[in-house]
Amino acid sequence: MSDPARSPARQRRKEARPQELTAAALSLFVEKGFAATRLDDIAERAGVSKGTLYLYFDSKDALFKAVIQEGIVPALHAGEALLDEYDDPLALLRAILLGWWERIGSTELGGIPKLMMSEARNFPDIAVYYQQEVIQRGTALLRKAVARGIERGVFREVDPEAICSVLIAPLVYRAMWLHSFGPCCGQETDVAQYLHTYFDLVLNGLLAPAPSGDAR
Amino acid sequence: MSDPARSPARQRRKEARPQELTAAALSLFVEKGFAATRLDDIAERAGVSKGTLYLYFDSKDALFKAVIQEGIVPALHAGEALLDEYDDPLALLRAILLGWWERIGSTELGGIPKLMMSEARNFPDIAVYYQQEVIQRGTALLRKAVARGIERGVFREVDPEAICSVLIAPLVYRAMWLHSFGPCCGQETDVAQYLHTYFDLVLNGLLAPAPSGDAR
DNA sequence: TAAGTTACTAACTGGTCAGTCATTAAAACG
DNA sequence: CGTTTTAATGACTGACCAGTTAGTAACTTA
Repeated sequence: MSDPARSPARQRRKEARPQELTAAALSLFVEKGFAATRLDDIAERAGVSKGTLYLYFDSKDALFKAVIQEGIVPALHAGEALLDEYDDPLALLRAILLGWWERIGSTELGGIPKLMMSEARNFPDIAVYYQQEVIQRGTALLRKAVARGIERGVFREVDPEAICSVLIAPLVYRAMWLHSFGPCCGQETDVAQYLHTYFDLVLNGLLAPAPSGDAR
Repeated sequence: MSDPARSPARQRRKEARPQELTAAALSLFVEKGFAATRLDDIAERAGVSKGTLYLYFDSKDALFKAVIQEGIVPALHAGEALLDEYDDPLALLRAILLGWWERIGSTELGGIPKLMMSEARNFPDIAVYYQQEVIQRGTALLRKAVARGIERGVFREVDPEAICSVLIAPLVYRAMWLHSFGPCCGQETDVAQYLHTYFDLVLNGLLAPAPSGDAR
């Protein structure tokens, strides 16, 4: 009677489970939202039963918290390392923004901003954590790049704090789009074209007028 | 036994109910998300019982649809009227973007983009409607303003399609912020300062180099 | 003011889902 | 190989909530 093809032998893989569960949870939370996602569905996507999920996470809330923390923390260090890698402010700024798009915006992690924004008011403590550990730190990084550019006369004098939000908004907005309207509505314009136009606008908006006599 | 102060006399106000219910629903949907909002809470906020809600809307889904449609449609016409009011492309662009902020972004309606983005994949048909009737139409309006500017040599040559997303993103992003992290986390920078920096950046990025000999 | 109409209510129901627990079977060990 | 340990299961439960309905009270009309 038993059909091993239908119900494959249960596997014991204690190490890999949390990873697999948070990955499944991330994609479903981003797709449906926290409240509308059933734990049974998360477990099924991770290839386990709901009971197993409770071996690794205390509650649905705890799983949410883990999804946010695990997804974001590793991505932050990469960005902060860029400050020392690049000297030229313009190249640094491009590296930060493009790097964000390539490492986060265009990957599964790009759903986290949408998820976090949707659920911020249902999880105020996690929202505060995210705001401090992700947004503030990311903004600080950007601000240093902008400040360096202003310092050296490469960028015009602008309010560094406000400009950071304005700079990152089109990228985050685009990432959110991919996880919301993207799958429903007709295909958006080409990403490469979008990024090109974006840089074209903000860099033209930021760059100081060429010093007189500068060939380019 | 009855205490009229605790349970005020029931009122019969057929005309006003739908309005009041969609307004209550909008603010709760934006705050908690669709799935996490209870119809009892919406009814309570509107000062009626849940049964009354079902006199005016067939289902929770129907209420959601009404919230989106009622909130957005009126706001669109105002924007489209601007095309004829302004001739100067720069003034037109400012009027559109600032007008959006004042009529939508900074009001209760500013929660709709957050709500719609959060729920797009749970309501694909409404997402398509919103995309076509709101986003497409709004983008078309912006595009005309940009095209007019390029035509007359006031703006540089840029890809009109892509630039529209880039232009609107900081405003929508900011509106979403107000309805997500805003209430949880420390106050953001001043809105006026933000808008000023935003215009400073994008207009500098858009404007064509002053024709030689032009004093300003 | 009595009868009729309808906006509104509150208690109820059935389905859904987060969280639990007794049982099963895969590994580990002697 | 027999025993112990523990990862994993799936059936169960209690709370919650969308949607229903029988009944109530506010207006209308004669």
